[in-house]
Amino acid sequence: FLLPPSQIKNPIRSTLTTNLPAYRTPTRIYVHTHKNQDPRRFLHIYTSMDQYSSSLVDTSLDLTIGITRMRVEEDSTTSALVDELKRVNAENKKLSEMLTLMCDNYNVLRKQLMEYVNKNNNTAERDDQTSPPKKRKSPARDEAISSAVIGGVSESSSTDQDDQYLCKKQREETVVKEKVSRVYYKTEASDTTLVVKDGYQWRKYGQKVTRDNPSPRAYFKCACAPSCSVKKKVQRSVEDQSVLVATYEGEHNHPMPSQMDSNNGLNRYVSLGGPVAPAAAANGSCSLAKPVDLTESKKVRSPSRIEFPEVQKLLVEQMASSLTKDPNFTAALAAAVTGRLYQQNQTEK
DNA sequence: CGCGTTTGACCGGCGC
DNA sequence: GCGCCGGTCAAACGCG
Ligand SMILES: [Zn+2]
Repeated sequence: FLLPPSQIKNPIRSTLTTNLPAYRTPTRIYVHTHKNQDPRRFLHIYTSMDQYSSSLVDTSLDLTIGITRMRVEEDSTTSALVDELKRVNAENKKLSEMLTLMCDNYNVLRKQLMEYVNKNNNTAERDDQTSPPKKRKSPARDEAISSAVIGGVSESSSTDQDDQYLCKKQREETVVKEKVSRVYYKTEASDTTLVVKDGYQWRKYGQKVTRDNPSPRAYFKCACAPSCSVKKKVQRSVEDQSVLVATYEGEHNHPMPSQMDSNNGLNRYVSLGGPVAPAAAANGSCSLAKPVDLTESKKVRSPSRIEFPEVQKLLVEQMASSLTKDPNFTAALAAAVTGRLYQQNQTEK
């Protein structure tokens, strides 16, 4: 009964996929049996948007309901279950749309709140060593519910050409355009490691040679992938091979990891309470690479951001739990799993 | 043995 | 339709 994931994944993916409009890749629902447990009793459902997100929702499902009964009746109820699957699929799609809309609205509100708080509480103990106030002064008009934020021009951290390029592909979908920023790091041209120490943990998922640059480009995702979908690309500059160009895409929704490799275990952040100032102010003891401001025309974003609570994850979990409490959904899922496994067993024999 | 990296396959968009 | 190209996937690899 315990099939490898490559055999389980495809049938489920073919039956239980939904297109999430905010992302290019569809939302897949991975199902596999829990280790050391009766597979008829517990299944784990993983909804993921990419290959590293499979721990986003970990909900133990009690699927004891009617497994044997469905075995008996599976021929007579196949069409009904297919219809049910379609209905659940459509419902899942609608829920995904609602969820993304809610997250977008939340992000907009959060940004406004942060600007408001920063303006009022302007003690500014945030000393990022790039303290010259290149942070664009927010006009802080509180009626800024204007859709300019949705248009993605709220915080221009990239060059003007890039902004034009980004605005070109705007569709009417209510998608908050994730910001793209470029940071330049100085390294030795000799090392080919193509990593920059920016305080966050990254997972490499690709490397390509590009057209007009002899050095390859490396693709990274944030290590805490399900909750944070920040990506970055690192490539050497064409002009100066000793400069690493890191292109960040999105913003972290979590604080920086402890970043001090020397003392491990102790002194770890318990940061669910207040805002953490993640940037190490002392230059001497800072092990992070400092971004380089190349010219006066290029703006460099300081690598410190403020984390925000993982409301998106919470929403997804709530959605998943409400979904798994639906007996229709569980019944349809159980039917799909057992039917596919039955087919698999038949074809293997 | 587990997990992160490597690396060729794969995919969609775009220009012709 | 075809080929190019940037981006992603995922099986294999390899290191601790
Ligand atoms: Zn992150």
